[in-house]
Amino acid sequence: MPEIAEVRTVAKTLNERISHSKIKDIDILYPNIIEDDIDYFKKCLIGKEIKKVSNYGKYLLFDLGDKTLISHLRMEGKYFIKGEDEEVVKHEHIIFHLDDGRTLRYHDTRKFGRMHIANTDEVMSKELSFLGLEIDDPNLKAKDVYERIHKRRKPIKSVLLDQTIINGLGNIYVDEVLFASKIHPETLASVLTLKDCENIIREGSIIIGKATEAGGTTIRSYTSSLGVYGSYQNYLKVHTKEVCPECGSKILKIRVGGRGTYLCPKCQKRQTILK
DNA sequence: AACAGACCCTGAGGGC
DNA sequence: TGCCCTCAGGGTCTGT
Repeated sequence: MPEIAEVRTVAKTLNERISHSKIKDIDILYPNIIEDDIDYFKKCLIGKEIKKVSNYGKYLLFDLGDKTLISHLRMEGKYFIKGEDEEVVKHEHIIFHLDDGRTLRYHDTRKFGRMHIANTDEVMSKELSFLGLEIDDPNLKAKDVYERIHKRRKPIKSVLLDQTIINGLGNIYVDEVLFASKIHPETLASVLTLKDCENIIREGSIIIGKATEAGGTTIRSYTSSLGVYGSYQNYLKVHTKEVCPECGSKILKIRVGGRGTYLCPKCQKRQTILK
């Protein structure tokens, strides 16, 4: 599943390849992906120049001037750039025809992804204002995170997946961050100390930094987009692993809040008592 | 308010 | 070979 490192990679690649192209026409083959009225959606995009492609957390932002296309890839959404005359393949649901003979194609095997139009000046102030800060944002303070989570009687794993606390972490990187921070994923968020929050932010920033540099992670549930293959799967320490790289213990796979979760039972002790 | 569970989807993989 | 069943999971919505 694309998480922040993957979405940053997609945004960067799209920005390099399609910014300054103009949208000539749009084919919508599976309308449920689009949350707006289809005619309104088309009206907002056709004839507009894609000025810039960026991201905020897991959300891709296509800047079209007064309007912005906000696209969430969810589980398996991908973008591809192809020639106008290339055959439409299975799972390509939205085709953006560009004015230079290319097409931008939204591909989504499971049709979980969503996109909609927003006013550009309201993207951060309104549309996405419910999101927490990104983990490597210098304005993200351990104290603020601590204050937001210390009353939550839910496993820290579930709380870190809550995008309103920290924005951009998904199942893979939460497992990695908790392993690096030596925190058991089932530890109740309310038990964690300020120091734990500092560790989560520090380790998380390092992991997301390295993962972004590697172009993200390519595993079964998230393969290449735009022909770009990330390589962070080679650096994963617990997620999908069998043996702990630190102590050699067998990695446990459990379910936390309905999510498949990997941990080292020796390196990540469950904390139950307030420190 | 906070949490639990259903829902949206399809392909992969296991059992028979 | 092929059918049926289960599982994967981010975010949103509804119910408790």
